[in-house]
Amino acid sequence: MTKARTGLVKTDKGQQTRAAILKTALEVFREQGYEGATMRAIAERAGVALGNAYYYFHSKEHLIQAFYGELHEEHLAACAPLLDRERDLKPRLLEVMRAMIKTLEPYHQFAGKLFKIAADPHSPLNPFSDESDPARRQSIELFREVVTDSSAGIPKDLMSELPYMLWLYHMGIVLFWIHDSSSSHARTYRLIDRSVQIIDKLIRVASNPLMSRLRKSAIRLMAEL
Amino acid sequence: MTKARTGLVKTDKGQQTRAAILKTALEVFREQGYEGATMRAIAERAGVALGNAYYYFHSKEHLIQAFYGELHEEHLAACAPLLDRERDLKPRLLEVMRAMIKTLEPYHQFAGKLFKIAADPHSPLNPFSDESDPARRQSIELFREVVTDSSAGIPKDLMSELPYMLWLYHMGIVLFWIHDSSSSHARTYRLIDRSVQIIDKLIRVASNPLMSRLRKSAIRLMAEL
DNA sequence: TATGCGACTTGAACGTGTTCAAAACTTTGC
DNA sequence: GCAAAGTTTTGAACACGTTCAAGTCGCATA
Repeated sequence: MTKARTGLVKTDKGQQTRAAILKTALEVFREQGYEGATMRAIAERAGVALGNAYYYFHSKEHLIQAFYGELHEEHLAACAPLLDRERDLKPRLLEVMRAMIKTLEPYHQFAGKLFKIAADPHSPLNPFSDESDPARRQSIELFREVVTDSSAGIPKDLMSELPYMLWLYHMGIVLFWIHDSSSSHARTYRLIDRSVQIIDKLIRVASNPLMSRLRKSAIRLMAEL
Repeated sequence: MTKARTGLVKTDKGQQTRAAILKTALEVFREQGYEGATMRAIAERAGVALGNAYYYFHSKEHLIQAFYGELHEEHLAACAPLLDRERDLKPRLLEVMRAMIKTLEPYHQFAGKLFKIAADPHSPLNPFSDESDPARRQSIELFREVVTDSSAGIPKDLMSELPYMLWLYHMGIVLFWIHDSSSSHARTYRLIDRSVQIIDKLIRVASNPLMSRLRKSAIRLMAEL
């Protein structure tokens, strides 16, 4: 995960510098928000020159992409215990979604800026872009794990598209959360509870052999998008 | 619509200057894209000092908000003829959606940037923000016109929420269009054709008295979001 | 006509993200 | 051990969005 997306880390020392900059950046982001965290501030606090930060991260946005990676790791770690233990689909999905929001929590105030950047179709941070393909794959992979390792009997055709659908769903939840100003994001958690319930039911219904035709047409529509 | 959102136009001369800056900005935006169109370039081409542009538009983003206004006017003008003539809901909605994409067409290359800015929950351009409330209202108003002046017999409770739902739907289409790189945005037009068809059917079904309970619960869910 | 006031206009200055040529350091080949 | 090649680090410089103190203009009132 800590791979050199910038492709410019050949030395052990370089690796360390890169890590130091990233670590400092996360701190400053958390403390000052997105605009408050100037590249100069980050570089200074990390004890390197301004230009050096740009040697390891092409832009401020790329710094954020690395930040995403860290978040994903954290999210994985938070989910892992339950995913190892629980086999029922609904609680698995519920846990993944809740853990995600909890992981994101400290960054809510500037998650909006993140989203803003990610929303730009030309930005490397756009979740649909080629450049963030690895991050997206990893994320989808998590949802694949959620469904494949569950005890639910899900038909093959659905199984192949379901992780992507759930990934889209989780993007929607994040979008909601970003705009959710209720205390402790109670509304987001409520939305998660309800929507997971609905999704669980939908999957059961769609898995019914009688539903194969409807399921197929829905999957075809999905595939086109 | 050409109201002074910045609140600083009291003279006829001021009005003219403001209009000149806006007009020039649109040109430069179309020619150079969002980042290419620097405030300096706009000001220079408009024959005013840099600071003067900021006298009339608090920021580059506010300039874009005014730009939205212009687009909306254009869109309205494009729809009007058919809306005056046609009373059937499906072609009305279809025309509104197609005309929107056609109006947006010249700006596709930098519509992404627009969207990026608009996506920031803290930006005044965010379609959900207070500041863009008037623009949003106007837009929703258009959809209200689409349904109220149609010949479809739509129940009251649905009628009150439907314009907002359609507005959300149209936001989704725009989002798709921004990412649509197919030639002439054929995929977007196809999506519009299909989704309008589905929506039309859904409205018919939901308007059936037998469906009032399901309809009510769906409307309640909408209202909560 | 002179004077004052408010609307408009100016451009220098600030802080930002980003670039880049050059310096400093490290490794490699001999 | 030393030069060359590669890697990392530096900080000055650039263009941009934005701010602001100071200036100009038009016009109503004395």
